[in-house]
Amino acid sequence: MKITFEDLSNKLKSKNIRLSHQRLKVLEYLVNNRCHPTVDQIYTDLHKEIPTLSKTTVYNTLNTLIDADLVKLITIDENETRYDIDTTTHGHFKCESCGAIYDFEININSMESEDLSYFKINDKNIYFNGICPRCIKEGNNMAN
Amino acid sequence: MKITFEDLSNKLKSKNIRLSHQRLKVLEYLVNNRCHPTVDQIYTDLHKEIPTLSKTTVYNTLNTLIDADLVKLITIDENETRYDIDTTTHGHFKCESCGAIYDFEININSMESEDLSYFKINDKNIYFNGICPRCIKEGNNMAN
DNA sequence: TAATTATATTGTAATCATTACAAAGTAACA
DNA sequence: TGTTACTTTGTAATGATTACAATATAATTA
Repeated sequence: MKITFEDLSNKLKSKNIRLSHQRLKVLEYLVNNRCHPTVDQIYTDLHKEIPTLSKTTVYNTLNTLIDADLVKLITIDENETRYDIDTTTHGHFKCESCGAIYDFEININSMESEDLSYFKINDKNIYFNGICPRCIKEGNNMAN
Repeated sequence: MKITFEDLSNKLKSKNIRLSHQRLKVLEYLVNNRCHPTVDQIYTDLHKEIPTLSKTTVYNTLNTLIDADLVKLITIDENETRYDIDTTTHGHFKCESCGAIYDFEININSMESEDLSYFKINDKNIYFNGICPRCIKEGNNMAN
């Protein structure tokens, strides 16, 4: 049940968000690049295709998409805001050695806490850090 | 088993980190103010006591304490890095209405994921968002 | 299709958090 | 007490994000 680009443009329409060229391109980029890119990565790559693209537009577009619940913001580490087209609840693992971010499935319902009985929970975020299998294999276990 | 200021200065000693006046004050502040303060809050409050205190020192000190595993960094929302003297694994809940951050207990062992079988996990972070009981009571459910 | 209106994009400048750096100060130790 | 190494401080630099006004574009109406 992977979300497609068409699903997303229909969602935009239904939310009365104009389907501008830039917005569609940013959406398309996020669908095709599920590595949780930063603004800079998105801007640098799309700039090759759209030479007039401004970084402000990338910020504006991402904020619009976040407001519309089409994109989720990830703050797994300071100083690098990332964006995820997958808005379903799942965990993120960041490798301290190579910096890659992995998605992982986790049973959210098992994560109840009595301390939150009277809280209204809107969103759950799970971030793990450590060393990924590839870096373990290559012996890159020391890196920061 | 609440950690005390004495425990912490002993830990500093054992890690060969000098017990400067500023460092002890920042540590003391974190022990006494478990609201997960920002650099700005720490600086503003301590500046009243220590007029010569520099914000750079607060940053330096916090980074030193983090490297020594005495303090944990919290990135629950963009643009506001927070610091926690409680380094045991626990969850954080941020109220979208009043901005308060609550700690909650959660069974970390129940949070296993097959996807991470071959990963080395060093740290687990759990952040929830929503509305806290006080704001629900007062009807502040709409705020951002 | 052409004209109108509202919204989006762009580039520049402003803001804010964090870090770099060098001079001055302080703690630890001989 | 003197020496050495480390810490603090203030200023300047960096980098991410936002504000803003001019221009361009999409949607709508005639």
